[in-house]
Amino acid sequence: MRAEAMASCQGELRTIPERVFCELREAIVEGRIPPGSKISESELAARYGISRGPLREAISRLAAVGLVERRPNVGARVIELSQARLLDIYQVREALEGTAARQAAQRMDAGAVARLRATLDEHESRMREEGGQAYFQEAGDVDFHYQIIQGSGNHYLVKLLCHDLYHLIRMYRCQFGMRSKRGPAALEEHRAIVAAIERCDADLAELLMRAHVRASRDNVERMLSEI
Amino acid sequence: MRAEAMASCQGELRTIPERVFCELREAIVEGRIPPGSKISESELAARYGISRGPLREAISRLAAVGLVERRPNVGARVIELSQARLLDIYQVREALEGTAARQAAQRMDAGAVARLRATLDEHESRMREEGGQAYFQEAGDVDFHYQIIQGSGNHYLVKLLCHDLYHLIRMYRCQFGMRSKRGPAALEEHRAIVAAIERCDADLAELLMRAHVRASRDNVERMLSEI
DNA sequence: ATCGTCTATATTGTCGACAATTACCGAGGG
DNA sequence: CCCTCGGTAATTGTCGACAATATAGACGAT
Repeated sequence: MRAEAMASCQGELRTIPERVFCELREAIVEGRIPPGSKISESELAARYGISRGPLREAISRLAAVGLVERRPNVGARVIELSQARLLDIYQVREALEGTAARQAAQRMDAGAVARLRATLDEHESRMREEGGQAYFQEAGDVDFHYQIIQGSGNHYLVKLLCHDLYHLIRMYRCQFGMRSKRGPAALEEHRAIVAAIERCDADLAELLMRAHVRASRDNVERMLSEI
Repeated sequence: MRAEAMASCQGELRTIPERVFCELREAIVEGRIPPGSKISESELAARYGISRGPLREAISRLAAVGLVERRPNVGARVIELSQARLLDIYQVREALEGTAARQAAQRMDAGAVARLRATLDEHESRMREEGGQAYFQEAGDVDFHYQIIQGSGNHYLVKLLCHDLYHLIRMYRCQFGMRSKRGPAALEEHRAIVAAIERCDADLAELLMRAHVRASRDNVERMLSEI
């Protein structure tokens, strides 16, 4: 539910570019349009049964988010995935989510913290019941981070993390076939972060969140080296 | 020269949307198109002597950078400026530039550090000669930060800081009529940051850069409260 | 008098066609 | 055999016109 809010297009899919943007983004993230492949305007316009105008706007938005790269008079290509780029992205994520946690510790009210706890409780019980299937673990994790980012009250952080970075990281996770595999450890870290937020300890919240993201990054790095 | 690279469009102005995007961005940043005002497609298309197609793409890019807000079937409006938003932006900048400094400390080679020093030397001598006129002080500051961001070698950081955040902050500075007024102090902080980078002390470099940005933020906050 | 509705207008969204630029490919020369 | 130079085809960039939607104003009902 919350996870979907993070994944979805920001609100309504009223206009054609918006809808096509979401569909193309999903296709790129999941690898149905593979990295490096060319985005042909006429071909896609025909496939979606629309004109090239709205399609170009959708491509523009994909370029703005960083999922495709555009060159004038040449066209757009899906970005290439590289280990270095992924680590760059995780580094940015570490900094931004750390800041989000810091702000959340200062601005979240009691109700928001309670909802956060409830999310973790549900996450834990589900993990115990079903052994933490990857897809729910994933959704639970997204929920947790999403609530904290929202709790920061910083609109710009929300835009960067939920609208841009999130899909980039998801693209890597999808295409490199990465599963978290560190559910229990992650849950412990989540609990510690919530505790820090509840005590309004901004410094600690930032520290813990950065460590948490870094651990995820290290996990990713390890998986990459195994390929 | 470097400052211009940061301010300019990323490279070439070959296509119409690119050129119009840059001109509109400049107009919005400088306040010639005031905050909250409506962006009329037909009017601007006529003014620039182009069709509505390219203009729409320029507006899309403005929306992607966050300088205008778009609502379907209604149109685009220049963002409203608020103190809270500016502080949000500065908070993001603190986190990102801190990370840039950390990475620069690990990845900058001797030549890059030497160029950084040279920039500071020139900055200092100019400041002594001319009492540090605001516009050069500004350019020198931008140069310094730009080199460190580039030195981080993190493409995503460069995109966020140089292409998006930079113009947003410049918009506030332009329209609230803010001058730095803390040239000597800033220069001292710059020197300390370079020293940390030269010693490859990543932790210290991040700490100092964050403190530096935070000082700038506090300065801005003080100026805002005086209005 | 005020609220709701309905119409008229203006603005945005969409489309198909034309112009400009690029990439590909084959021929010719070194 | 490789490199260079055109020419052609395909793709992107641009335009003007049409359709759909939202806003503003007037009119009528309560």
